[in-house]
Amino acid sequence: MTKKRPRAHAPRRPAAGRTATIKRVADHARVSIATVSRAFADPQAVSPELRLRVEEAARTLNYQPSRAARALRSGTSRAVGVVIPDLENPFFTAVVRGIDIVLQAAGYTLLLASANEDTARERNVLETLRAEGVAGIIFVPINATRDAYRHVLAPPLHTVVIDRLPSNLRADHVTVDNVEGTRAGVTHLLDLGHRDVALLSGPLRHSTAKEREQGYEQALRAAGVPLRADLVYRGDFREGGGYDGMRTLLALPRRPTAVLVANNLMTLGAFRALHEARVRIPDEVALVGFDDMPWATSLNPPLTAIGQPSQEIGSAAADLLLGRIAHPDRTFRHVMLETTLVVRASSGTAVRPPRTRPAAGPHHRRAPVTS
Amino acid sequence: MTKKRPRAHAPRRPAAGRTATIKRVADHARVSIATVSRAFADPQAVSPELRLRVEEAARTLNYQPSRAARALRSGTSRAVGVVIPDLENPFFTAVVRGIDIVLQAAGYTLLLASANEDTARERNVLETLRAEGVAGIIFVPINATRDAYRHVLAPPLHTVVIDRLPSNLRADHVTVDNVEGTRAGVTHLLDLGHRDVALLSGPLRHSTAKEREQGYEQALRAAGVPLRADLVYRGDFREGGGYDGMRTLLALPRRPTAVLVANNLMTLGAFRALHEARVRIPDEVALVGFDDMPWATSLNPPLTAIGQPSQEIGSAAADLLLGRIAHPDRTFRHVMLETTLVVRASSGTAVRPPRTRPAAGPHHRRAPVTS
DNA sequence: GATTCGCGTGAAAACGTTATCACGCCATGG
DNA sequence: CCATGGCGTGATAACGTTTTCACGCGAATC
Repeated sequence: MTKKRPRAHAPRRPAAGRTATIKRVADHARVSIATVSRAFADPQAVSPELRLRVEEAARTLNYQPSRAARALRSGTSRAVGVVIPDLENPFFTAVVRGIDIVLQAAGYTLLLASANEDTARERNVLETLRAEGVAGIIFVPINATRDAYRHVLAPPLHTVVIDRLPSNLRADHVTVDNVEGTRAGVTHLLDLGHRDVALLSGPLRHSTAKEREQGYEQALRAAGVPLRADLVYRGDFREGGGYDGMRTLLALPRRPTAVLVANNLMTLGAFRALHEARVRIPDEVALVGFDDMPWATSLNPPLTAIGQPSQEIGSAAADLLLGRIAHPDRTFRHVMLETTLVVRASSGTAVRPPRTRPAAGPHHRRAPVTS
Repeated sequence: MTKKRPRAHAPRRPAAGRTATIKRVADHARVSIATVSRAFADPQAVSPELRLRVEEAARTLNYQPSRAARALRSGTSRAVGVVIPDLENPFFTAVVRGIDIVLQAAGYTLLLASANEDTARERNVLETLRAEGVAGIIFVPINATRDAYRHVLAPPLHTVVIDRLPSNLRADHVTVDNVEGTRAGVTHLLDLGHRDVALLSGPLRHSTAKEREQGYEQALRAAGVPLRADLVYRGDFREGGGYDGMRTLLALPRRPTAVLVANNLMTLGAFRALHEARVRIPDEVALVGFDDMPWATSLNPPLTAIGQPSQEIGSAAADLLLGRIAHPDRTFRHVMLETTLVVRASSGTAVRPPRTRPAAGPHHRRAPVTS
């Protein structure tokens, strides 16, 4: 069971004829491996002369530090996990693109996972990412309560939340001003003379749905238009929900003359329902959709939309995460971005410029607010 | 420079109050770490009694093997890189979804990167994935020649190519039957009585564009309709290309009465151009698009489309990759999937069932062909 | 009844890093 | 002049696995 003399083991070839290890660089530069490591991690800690030798050796040998070894030893990897509810919703993919750009530039790798709108799957995926040893996670939560995410918040892992914010969750997060966006959209319809303005909303457990309803109510109140409960339909934020909702509205004894749809997929469903019923847009029903999408101009008529700076939402989230990795103890930040009303034909001929803020130029970002 | 006595080093806490290491499991089960490792890697190599003890210990300690250590030691990780040209093209995201599902089930992690249709970026991204030590790469190449990808093919890395196949590239790959798909689409238009059928195609360096043109020509030839060179427009497979192409076609002295658009984004552009010019679809111009998209039914009129089994393309690719990881030396395989013509209003009232193969049921996949 | 074989197990090397400690050196201060 | 301190460098432990080798043991073989 015990024995004395040392053994000679057959070393396994590493991954392949792969490139240099830190040791080969060290030999080539005639320094120790510690110096090589330092030359990369903290360049000014090593004398200029040696640093140069190391850099050159690394270049000629085409040295790429092993991420696995680095992760194993330091316990942290340069990878960031991104979890979205649905890969096929273009809003989310645009957000991911924004994240990707920032992360790429910072030398991080992006691990993407889709939860497919499934709570169990989301949990599973978050666990995997954590086991994978990512440096942080950016995600769009499905659930509305913090409890579902307690395990994600465990210290070594940094978290940034996008779009929907679970109640009581303390974390950096990025949202858009849903209240103001919707208010602007509804006000636009009111300005065009509509009085029976309906709202196709989503599940109230989503903060976005709640906020968009608030914006809707604010706009009506400000215009002195009484709220009609039957004009608010709550769908599921999916295509079918928009379809069903629009059909319900069309069947009302007093049909709305304008509808604001609170989500991009539902907008598609609403369009389908209107076309099917041969209702003319915008003459019989004017339409405004939340979320500007690539296909908005190809719809017939082109869609008036409340655009979110999707890509910028992603970049902001990535910035937030990188900032927190650098300063783990700073207070949580909440970045809120503005929406932009893009007026096209589906809301009717614009008789005057929309009553939102004057075109704000390229800057949408509001000053960060510490929550 | 040299010294004799051993040193006591302060051990760094690993990633955090993280869970058990293999050592703790071993202690708890009163076996060696080797046995624990074996109990997972090759269960039948360890006696049932010990295996049970190990399994129980792992469960109570909530043991998750460190991926980093595993990757470092074995030189291969359970991660797969996926590279697509554009994150915001729903065709690609649907493919990714298919990949994701298979990979997830097999316990692999998906590293997604978008090349943003940029060759340099693509190269960069592939390098990163290789450095990351992924077990394999599934990708939709931007370039048409093998040379651009020679570095990816280096042995330890397995590659599966999707959609477009660079010439001379020897690798597993998955495509759809573009020739047959287009042929069916054009034939459908011919069956409806059209004779001036145009094609909005893409860059010929893409194998997909070439094949779709072939299908177009085959259909015309089969119907005895002479080819008109001015009816084939080659765009860039982006929205703008479809818009420009359609405008060009509309400006022809002898305008086509039907158009097949060879790509989803170009279809959106074509719709926009038609709406702008107030051309009635399908009365003045009938339309068929390659690629069925979620929004196809929301267009006005709903789009007749040549659908690709996008998600299935992804699963097939993932299957291929897993197969190759298991059997590195098997011959390369080429899986070709069928398309499905979905007739909607944009091609005009279907006076008779389309002349494609009879509805094939849920099975699209053709028997794999070794290339 | 001695040899061979196979099987299950444990000890320990190795993977490629990072981070700690110790050491030699030179400058500084008493 | 000697003690103190800082700085640059090298040697090396440690991270948590996988995998090789050796060993003990019981069964099969001659």
